[in-house]
Amino acid sequence: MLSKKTKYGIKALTFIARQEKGTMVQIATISESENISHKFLESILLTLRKSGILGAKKGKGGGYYLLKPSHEIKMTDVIRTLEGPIAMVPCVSLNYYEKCDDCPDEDACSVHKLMIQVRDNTLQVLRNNTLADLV
Amino acid sequence: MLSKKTKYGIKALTFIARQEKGTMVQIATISESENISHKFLESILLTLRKSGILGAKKGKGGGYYLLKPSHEIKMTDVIRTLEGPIAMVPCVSLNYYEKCDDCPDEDACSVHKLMIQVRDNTLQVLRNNTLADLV
DNA sequence: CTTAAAACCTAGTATTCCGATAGGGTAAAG
DNA sequence: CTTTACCCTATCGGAATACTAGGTTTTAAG
Repeated sequence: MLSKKTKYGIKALTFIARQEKGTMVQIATISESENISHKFLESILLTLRKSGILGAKKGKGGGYYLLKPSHEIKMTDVIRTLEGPIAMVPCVSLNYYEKCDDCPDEDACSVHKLMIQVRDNTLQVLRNNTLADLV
Repeated sequence: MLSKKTKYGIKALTFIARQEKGTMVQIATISESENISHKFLESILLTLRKSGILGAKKGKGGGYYLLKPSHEIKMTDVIRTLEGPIAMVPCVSLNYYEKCDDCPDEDACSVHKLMIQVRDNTLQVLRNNTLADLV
């Protein structure tokens, strides 16, 4: 299951991407338009800023904006930032690899074999989709 | 993330599939061989039996066995039984569809658009893999 | 017929995670 | 120097996960 955090994050990003380039978008604007709790959204956008996807400007007239053109923002990065690993099992994760403690031989493991395929297919989809593709 | 329930379930099924056709396999055998808690595994195999993937025989010399040849057991069925919906969002689920209450227009939703693709790719992988492919 | 072995079933529990909320702190326009 | 809007930490209830406990029923074997 996709967490609401990720879901809201993607919605917020596409909302920002739909504006004219360089426009400042405020939390309140997104929150109202997309039906997302203001405070919750705040923490999500903060995460996206820290990961280098969004920039922010404080003070009156401030807000959030994309740091890169939307066609350069890959969904893999967005998902990894908000949701964490894309793989469904740590032992097939590229960025968050962890050995299973119950499994002596990874190459002989049926779950491993299956989940590698799922991961590869999912990765392909997410890599081929940028923010621009979703707008 | 794949739950341990599903992970253990797949491991147990492949263990059974590796035996000669029609062999009774006991919980304890699988539990020891695959490092899975006996009691937890018990509840998992029960679920698989109730869903019609496994058969069981009680009493001495009893155990679990596959109801169909392993190449007819699709991973979609196994995952749906143990993990639930394959889709990452209810609004793109084929078997467990549910409308998002925050989203007025599904066709305009970026999350929807993306997750449809992920679902289709995952489904393809899981449909093309049977138990026999994992053994 | 008895007993042991095995699945079956119900219930409970400890822990973890999620979604959200609270409440202020800090910086920059105007 | 006040308002606006982002920044940060902490907390909390509810749901889901991953087991655990203990008893019941069925079957085969002695």
